[in-house]
This record gives sequence, C-alpha cells and structure tokens, in this order.
Amino acid sequence: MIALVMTIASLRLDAFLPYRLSFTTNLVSDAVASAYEEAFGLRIPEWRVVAVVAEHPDGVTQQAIGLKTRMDKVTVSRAASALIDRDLLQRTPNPADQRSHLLMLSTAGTALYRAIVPQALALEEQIFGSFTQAERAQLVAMLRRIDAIVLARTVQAADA
Amino acid sequence: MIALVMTIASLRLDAFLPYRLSFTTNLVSDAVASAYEEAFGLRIPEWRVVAVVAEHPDGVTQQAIGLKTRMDKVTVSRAASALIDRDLLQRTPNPADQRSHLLMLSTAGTALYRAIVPQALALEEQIFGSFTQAERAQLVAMLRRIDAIVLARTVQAADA
DNA sequence: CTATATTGGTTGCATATGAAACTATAGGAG
DNA sequence: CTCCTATAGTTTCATATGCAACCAATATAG
Repeated sequence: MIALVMTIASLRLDAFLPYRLSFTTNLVSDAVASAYEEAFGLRIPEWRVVAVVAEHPDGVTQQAIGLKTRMDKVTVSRAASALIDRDLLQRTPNPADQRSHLLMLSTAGTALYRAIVPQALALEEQIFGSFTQAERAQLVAMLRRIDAIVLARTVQAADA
Repeated sequence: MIALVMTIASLRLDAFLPYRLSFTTNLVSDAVASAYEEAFGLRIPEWRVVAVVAEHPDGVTQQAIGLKTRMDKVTVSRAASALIDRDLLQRTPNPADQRSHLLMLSTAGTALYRAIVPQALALEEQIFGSFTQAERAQLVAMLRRIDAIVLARTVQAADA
C-alpha cells in the first residue's frame, strides 16, 4: 500500500527569514535610536550623516551620502539642514558643481563625533559582546551577501 | 625609546553592526513589501497578522499577535480592521474576555493565505537561495541571540 | 458587593518617511 | 551660443507609525 502524503506548502512566520531580520533590526534600531537621541539629540539619519561626513575630511555631497547609505535624498537633506542649524555641519561650495555643496564637520561637529564614537562602540559591544570576532565577521558577510542579491534583483526588476 | 601610539577611537559606519543590520533589513523589507503589495494588496503588518492568525486555528487575540510580533497594538488594530473590512478575517467573541475577540481567517482569508505562502517561500528562496540550510540556521540563531540580549537589556532599563 | 486599578482595543494627534513636483545648475546636441 | 535633457537639492503633500488619551470590560481591595 502506498501512502500518499499531501503537503500543503507551509510557513512559520517565526522562521521566515525576512521577518526574523526585520524583527531583530527593529529591536536593535530602537535601542540605538533612543541611545543617540538621549545622549546627543541626534536621530538615526543625522547620526549617519555625521558618520559619513566624518569619514570624508575633504567633504562629501549629499548625493554621495544618499548613495552610500541608501537613505532617501529627502532624508539626507533634512538631516543635513538640522545639523547645519545646530552648527555641527558646514557647507562649502563645491567647485566641481554649483548645485551641490561639500559637507564637512564643523569644530563642534568634530567634537560631537569624537564623543559619539566611543558610545556607539560601547553600545555595539553591549549588544554583540558575546559574539566572537569570527561570528561578527560571519554575520556581516552574510548580510553583505544578502545585500548583493537583493540589489542585483532590484536592478533586474528595473530593467524588465 | 618608547613609541607612544595615540589611537582615537574610530568607527567605520560601513562595519558598524547596527547599521549593517538596518541596511540589509531595509533592502529585504522593501523587496518583500512591494511583492506583497503588488500581488495581494497587503502591507507587511497585514501579512503578519494573517500569518499569525493562520497559525492559530482556534483564534488569537490582537494582544497575543502584538506580543508575538512586537508590533504596536495600534498597528495590529489597524491591520486587523483592514483585513476584516476586506472579509479576510473574522472576529468571534472571546468567551474568556469580552473586551477582546478571537480572530480567525475567513474562507477567503484562508484561500488568500494558501496563495501567499508559496510566493513568500519563493521570495525567500530568491533571496536566500544561495544560503545552505546550515547557514540559514546559523543566521537565525545569531538573530535570536541578538533578540535575547536586546530584550534583556530593555527589561533591565525598565527596571532601573 | 462597591470602588479602584488594570487591561484590550480604538481614536486622535504628532512625527517620520518617501514620492512627486519644483528650482537651479550642468551637460550635451545642433 | 541656444535649446533640451538630466541631475542636486528643497519643498510640498500623502502615508505610515506610535504615543497618549480614551472607552469598555475585568480583576482586585476593602
């Protein structure tokens, strides 16, 4: 006698990778966001702009920031103007293109950045402290693999 | 002669784990969200509610859904009413507590769910197809470790 | 039993986010 | 050059999200 087993395709949300990813990220982002907000009055997009600008001592355009972080140009624009209003960021003319400016940290912005970095690293340590360096590298590698796949998929979709 | 090396704490946003996590999740969530939206007219919170309800054939309360998914009760409430408006979800009285209802899928809701699951799995396959089962398990395990740590941290903070 | 505190869920409001329209500058094509 | 198209950035508007206030039902203290 033959046993015919009908399997209905099934899914446990709890084990569904996009869900798990989102679940964890929300937890982490909330923790990070409230830490920055509380300690420095920065929102996440602002912190990101500060970080990217800090990594480009010769100045970056908003467009470059948006490209790198995949933040919407509106988000970058608002984060930048908030930072400029607080004198943490400076605009200097971009000799190569007058539509844009080069953003650099002001003295105050540099000081703020120097103050944030240790706290950011400490927070990362609090969360990932139990991960070995190998595990962290593994996690980052997997995330980057996913990035590459989804980005390729998106480009494909845009072509079609 | 002693070389004194001053190291300023430094951080590359690109290698900062909370950032990487958020970056990847945004990519994946956008892809998933547009797939569901396009194919079924569901937003992510709605899809999650459908999925959780499907896993509880005897009914679940909104509160239980919120607890499990960590979605805000407002988000759950709105997702549920949208689904009820579309006759995908039914409310039945909760004998144990008259403030809440037990949510179950309607016939149409069950049919929708059966149609979504294969697509959701296919999408997961598109994104994670190059991951072995071991790698997927590893990724999920890491994410759950992070969840546990952040949740513990949050509870601690609430106590303090 | 009442009176009070708590909890499930909804509604209202305030904020965050992104798409689309717009402005100003750049970069060709003729 | 002049015209046309494309791009950097801002503004406007529509939508998503979550906190706070609220209502109704429940649990607890006296």
